[in-house]
Amino acid sequence: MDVALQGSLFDTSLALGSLAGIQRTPLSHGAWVDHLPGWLRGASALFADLVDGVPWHAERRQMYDRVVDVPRLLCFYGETDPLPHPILDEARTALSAHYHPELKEPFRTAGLCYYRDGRDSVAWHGDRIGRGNTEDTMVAILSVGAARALLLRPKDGGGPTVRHALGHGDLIVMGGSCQRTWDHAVPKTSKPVGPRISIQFRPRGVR
DNA sequence: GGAATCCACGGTGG
DNA sequence: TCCACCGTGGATTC
Repeated sequence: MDVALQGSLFDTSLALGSLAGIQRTPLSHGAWVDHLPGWLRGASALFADLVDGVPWHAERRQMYDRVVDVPRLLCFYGETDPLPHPILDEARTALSAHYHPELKEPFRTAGLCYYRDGRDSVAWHGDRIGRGNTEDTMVAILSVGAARALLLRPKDGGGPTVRHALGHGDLIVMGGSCQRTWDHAVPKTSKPVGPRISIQFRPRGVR
C-alpha cells in the first residue's frame, strides 16, 4: 500500500510520492521541462538536516577588477561520495528508473546549492558538461525550503522567458536539448524570501 | 519609483 | 591555445 494513502497520520513523514503526475512542458528546439510539485513530503525535515549536515562552501570569484562572493553556498557530491541524506539516495534511484531509457545512464552526481535569501541567485547559464560537448544531458532538481522562481529562455533569443515557481518539495527536470539550447537562472528578488536548498542530480560531474 | 531587463566588463579553467 | 563562462552595477524601459 502506498504510504500516501495511509492518511494524515503520516503527513509529515519524509517520503517521496509517485512520479506519475509529472507535467511536461515542451519548449522550442527540442527542449522540455518536467514539473512535479510536492514530490517530497515532509521536506522540512530534509531541509533542516541539510542546513546542518552539509559542509557548505562559500566561494569567491574574480570578476573583472574585483573578487566577489558567489551568491549562494555550494557543495558537490561526486559519483563515489556518499550523499548527505538517505532520502537523496532514494530520489536518485527513483529518478534514474523513471527516466530510463531516455536517460541513457543513471543519475550519479549531486550538486547542492543553498540560497540563503533573496540576495542569493544564479545567473543565466546552461549546464554544460565539459568544453565543446554537444551531447544533451538531463538534470533533475529537487527543491526544498522557500519558493523561488526558475526562469528559462532560449539562448538564441527567439522566444519568451518561461517561469516556474519552485516550491517546497518540488521536482523539476530539464531534458532534451534544454542545457544546450536554453539558459536558466534563479534571479535575485527584493521580496522577503526565506532560505532554499536545491539538489541537482546529473549523470556526471559539473563542479 | 520600484521592478524587470539588458549590457559591458575581463581573468580563468577546461 | 583560445574562448565561453560568470556576477555586478549602471542604464533603460516600463
